Amino acid sequence: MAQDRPYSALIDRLKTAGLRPTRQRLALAKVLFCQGNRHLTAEQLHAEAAMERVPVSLATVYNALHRFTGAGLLREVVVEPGRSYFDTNVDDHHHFFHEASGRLEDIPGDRLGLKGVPDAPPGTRVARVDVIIRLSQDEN
Amino acid sequence: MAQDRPYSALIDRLKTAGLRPTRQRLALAKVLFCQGNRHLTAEQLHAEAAMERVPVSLATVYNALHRFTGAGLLREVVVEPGRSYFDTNVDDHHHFFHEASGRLEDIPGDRLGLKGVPDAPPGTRVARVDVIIRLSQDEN
DNA sequence: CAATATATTAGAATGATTCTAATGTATTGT
DNA sequence: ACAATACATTAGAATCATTCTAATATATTG
Repeated sequence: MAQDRPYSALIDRLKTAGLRPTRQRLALAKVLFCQGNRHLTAEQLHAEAAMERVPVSLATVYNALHRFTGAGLLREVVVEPGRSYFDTNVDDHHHFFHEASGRLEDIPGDRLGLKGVPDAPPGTRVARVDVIIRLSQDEN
Repeated sequence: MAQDRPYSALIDRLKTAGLRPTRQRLALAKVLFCQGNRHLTAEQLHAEAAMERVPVSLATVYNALHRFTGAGLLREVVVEPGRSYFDTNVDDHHHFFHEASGRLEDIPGDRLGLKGVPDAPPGTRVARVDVIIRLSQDEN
């Protein structure tokens, strides 16, 4: 996990997705994909890239996030007005959202499911189903 | 439905919720609560109030939406980065979201449910569960 | 290695929302 | 009814995340 030097796996991953493996994208991909499943905002990713001593502009972070998402490497999750999270886990799954901290967390396993899902209205089809379990501090 | 003059029901509703029934709040409450279940953004509500010939500032619209939400008269729904919808239906229910048009729609009935809902992580409790069925145009 | 296509960037622009602080209106108590 | 008080409204400025622009740099192709 998280090998430091040989970026070849990441390079392949980007190339396969049709994305040019630039210095910036590799740095971002490393932060995103070499530490298990993550849920990051653009600002968080920007900050982490800066700490890795790879200066990447915020514009590039946004560009990369959107290209990665379009290529199926990321998934955008919206839980709060005003900011988007990007989830490195693109498998079918759902989320806990910690309202106090703003932290997003994968719900483990595939036990959680839906029943009685209605048909899509005429002329439409289901693109995706999001389930967000919003958590607050338990004051006990 | 949507009686035009006697605001007494609305006045009571606001008073019961601990909200002063001002001219502006009544106008907004009328738009919100006298036309069945609605899903409006702040800008949409502002525009509709303007059409009712009750000038209400945008700041007041935001204030009112947040106070109404805090009082349990509305529920905030977040489906898109950048803007919030306010739902006049505060009962337990879920939504279709039409990605093409940005329209939010209640899922009728109570057939839709969840199974295998996990326990809240230690120290937290479930505040709310949101299910959003995202719809795209069916190109057939 | 030149030509082309695609990325990166700083900074400006945008759009939704929140804040500020001055003014206006409802409520309470007498 | 009315003064005192508490709460609401407002215009406009401020903020924040995000997107755009158009100039420059880098990767890819032939």
